[in-house]
Amino acid sequence: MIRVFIVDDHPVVIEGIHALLQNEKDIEWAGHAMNAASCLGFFLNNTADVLLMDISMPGMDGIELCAIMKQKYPGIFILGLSTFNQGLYIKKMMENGASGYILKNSSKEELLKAIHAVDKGDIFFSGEVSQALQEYQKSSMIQLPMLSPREKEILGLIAEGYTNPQIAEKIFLSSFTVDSHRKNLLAKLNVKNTASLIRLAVERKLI
Amino acid sequence: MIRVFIVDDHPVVIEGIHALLQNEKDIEWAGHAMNAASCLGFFLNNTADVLLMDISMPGMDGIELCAIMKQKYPGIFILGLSTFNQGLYIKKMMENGASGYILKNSSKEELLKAIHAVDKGDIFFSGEVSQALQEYQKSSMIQLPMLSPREKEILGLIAEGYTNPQIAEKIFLSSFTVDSHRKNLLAKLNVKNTASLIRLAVERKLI
DNA sequence: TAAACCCTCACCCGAAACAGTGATTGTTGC
DNA sequence: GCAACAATCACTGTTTCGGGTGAGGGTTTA
Repeated sequence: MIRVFIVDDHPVVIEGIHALLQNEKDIEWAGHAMNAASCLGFFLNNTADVLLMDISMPGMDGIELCAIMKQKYPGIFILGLSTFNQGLYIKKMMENGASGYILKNSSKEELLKAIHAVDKGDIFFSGEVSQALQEYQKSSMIQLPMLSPREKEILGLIAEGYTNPQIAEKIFLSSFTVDSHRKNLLAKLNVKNTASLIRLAVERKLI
Repeated sequence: MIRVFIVDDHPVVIEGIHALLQNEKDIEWAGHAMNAASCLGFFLNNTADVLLMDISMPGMDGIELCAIMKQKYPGIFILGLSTFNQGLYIKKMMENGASGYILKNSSKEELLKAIHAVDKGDIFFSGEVSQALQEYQKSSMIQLPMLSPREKEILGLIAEGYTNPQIAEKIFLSSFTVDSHRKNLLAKLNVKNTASLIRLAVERKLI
């Protein structure tokens, strides 16, 4: 018996999902909440196996609630729920411990498949969602100017917090040379200071 | 009929998987390769639906091969394959476009479940792997000192490349004040310059 | 043999960052 | 009411960064 709880601020969605699951013999309706606070309240005295969670809610959003719930109750598996099929949201939910993600207009079969997979501790995304996720990965990896090996090396050292003179000493170069590479990095990546440089480098996984 | 191809440098693994899949009626053995190069060679004149890929291989590793294959043949779904159950590897494979990840000592049932899910375009991890992934997420999120709202705001602006005077003008503060906050950020997060600060902030998702 | 890079080094200079110190105001919580 | 802290502002240094400019030697490629 899988106890399913749902958090969503749209009554229609709650009712809809409830109706879909009503006749499932191995699924028990644990209840629902319409915001983060009352969800947290429910779990003070109750529990569930699978938590369907809307991503966008008034007050605290699903992303944040997901992190809190997972931290408090690691044994509860969370299934993200959204009308939007946006890679960024999916990724953030996963980073906060969700076990899957489905669209609100999913078919009953997809919903059940996801609930069962998640309840077993598996991680599951339907093809539709997985496509969005992979497209997001791809889009966030658009072409960057090529960096020479030396530049990559120095970029790494900058990111580790070394100053030009320190880098120079470390790899036996003149501090002027290191400075040249540094300026080339700024120019090539089209950023204007160290902060933007490092942010870009980390986000685009250059280091 | 799902055509399955495998890349792994261990003959034992290839044979083992081959044996497991031999009697499956809906699975066709497309072939195998023992390194990245011959895998790429195979797909010049052939194709497959699902590609089982070892993560650690001599020469080019699975992580890199995964990215190349996905870029050349986006329609082929890749299932990571490893003896190690390490979150970092799993995450990297996913970032490079894999659709799932299983352990080499998985049961036949798990293997088949994964292949079928992946072939449909779904993303799937078994419970065992998913646990490793979630523990990895958690471990990379250890306690950080609390930042005040103002500090977070200024941290964000620094990451966007604004200088102290620019930030001061933007949020109507003295440039001295911004500088104070900046110094507090360095002290609280125990880093010594902007580069380390931004790196930490991006990696730990403070911004 | 050019052109196009990469890597190296050099100098000037203004702007920004970083270190240290100290101060006032206001809020929160015990 | 006092301690703790967030938020604000101020001044003085020293160090680092970043813009500009240029130069010489190396390799690869057209």
